Amino acid sequence: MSKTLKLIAGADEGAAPNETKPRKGSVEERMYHEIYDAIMEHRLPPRTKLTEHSLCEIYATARHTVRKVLARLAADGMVDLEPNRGAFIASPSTDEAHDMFELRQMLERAVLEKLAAQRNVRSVIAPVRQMVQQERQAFLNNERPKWIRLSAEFHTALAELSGNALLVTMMRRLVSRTTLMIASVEAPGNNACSFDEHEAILDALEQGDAALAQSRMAHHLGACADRVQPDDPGSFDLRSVLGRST
Amino acid sequence: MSKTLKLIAGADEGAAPNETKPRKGSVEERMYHEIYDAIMEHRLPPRTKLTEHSLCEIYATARHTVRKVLARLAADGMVDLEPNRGAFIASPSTDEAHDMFELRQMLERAVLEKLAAQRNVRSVIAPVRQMVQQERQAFLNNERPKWIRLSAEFHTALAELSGNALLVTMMRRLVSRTTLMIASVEAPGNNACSFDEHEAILDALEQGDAALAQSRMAHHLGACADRVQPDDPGSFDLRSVLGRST
DNA sequence: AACCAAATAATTGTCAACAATTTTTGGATC
DNA sequence: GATCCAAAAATTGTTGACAATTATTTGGTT
Repeated sequence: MSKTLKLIAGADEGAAPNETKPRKGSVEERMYHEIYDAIMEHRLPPRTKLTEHSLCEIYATARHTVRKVLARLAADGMVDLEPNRGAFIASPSTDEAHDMFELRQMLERAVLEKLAAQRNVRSVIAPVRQMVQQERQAFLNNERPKWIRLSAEFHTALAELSGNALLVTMMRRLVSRTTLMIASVEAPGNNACSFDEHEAILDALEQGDAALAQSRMAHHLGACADRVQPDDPGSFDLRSVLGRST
Repeated sequence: MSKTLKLIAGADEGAAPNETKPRKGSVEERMYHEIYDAIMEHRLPPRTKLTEHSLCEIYATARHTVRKVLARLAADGMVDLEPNRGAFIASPSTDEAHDMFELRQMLERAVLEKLAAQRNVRSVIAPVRQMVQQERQAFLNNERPKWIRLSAEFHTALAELSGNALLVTMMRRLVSRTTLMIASVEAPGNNACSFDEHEAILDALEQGDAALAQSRMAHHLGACADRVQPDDPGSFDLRSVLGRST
């Protein structure tokens, strides 16, 4: 008996942090990634309740497994766990939003500085250039979920080039949460995270101009931060979004 | 039937991240904080195994509770959870060590920049000055656990002054893990984290010289990072370290 | 019709028994 | 004495049932 609610179509794929133990093809892993991606691509809107029973049915698994997944997602900051009330898709406050963007400013600034110092910047960031191409393409093709994911991955990709594994994990969580939040205010023609700005940053990087790259990144993040407002609830059919890959 | 092993005395107290649900005085909360502090103060050395049964006996609670605590500590990076093998006090590799210190460099640099920009720096950092006093006192009194904790709290205290809650949480985890790691190489006369250097940083800050403060912080962290090596196992009696507050 | 309280249903939290895995033990063999 | 192998013990992982809490419905009163 699952709730009957609205629907948001979409295909899954993509990466998520929280590197843990379960073997690759396990149900737990699949559930974790599917929910993670669904949140990231905003097919599961903030404040949506994830009841354990529903997830048990969808993934045909025991409650124990569901609870582990929810705990992991809570550790990632993607869902809030309210005692005796259940798990809800996170909905960061505007205060948290401010902190998140400030932290990203600090980290991404440092990343750019480290990258610009390298000799062969051009070849190093080449794959990122390609990603931005895909990002533009996805936008033009109106593949919204894919576009959202790619515009987030731009930032984690840069972090990965820094070679600091810890920083990558941290950045990935930050980017995920900011993406989740920005998705709250999705308007039809809203270019939340422009690929043009992404390319401008890469340009500055290739010229070895760290300061310019940083300033452009600051502007870019600032623009994203400006689009932050609370969100309204809404009901959805979990089954229509999750667990369709088997 | 608890293991019979070596012993390291010490009193607990102090703060830990992972702000979650359980009510304040619960067994779960007590267990979490006691283990956290014991790790921080290096009364529980890296690679020590935490068997669920032992913790059940020590805290007279169900396995369920123990597992939740271990999961939280794992999310903090304080223990490693090996599938079907159990929970072990974390023992960061030298690679991780490098990443950790690099990340701290990035964040603490940004914190100092933000603090130095404030008008009334002197009054803002006054409480931190006092903390460093206590730190020196603890060292002179040979209160090693207290001293270790205070020298770690210096860094989290600065982060708190920045007013960014997310950054505080992040910094706290980083500092905890670096402290855990530095503790691995504790030699008798080893001043891992000097209060003199802490004071020098505050001095620069009071003069409004952000660059000097940053350079001193960089030197300070660099000095800490230099003392990093693997560690050997060792056996301990959990009961003698944990669960003595009731 | 609107409101409140009690009863009912649904959901989450906890516990104890069972299953699967790993570690230890005790010989047997070379 | 060291090495290998199988049985036993110890430890972790999972399942299901029950308890506690929260949400919803029901029925009556004004």
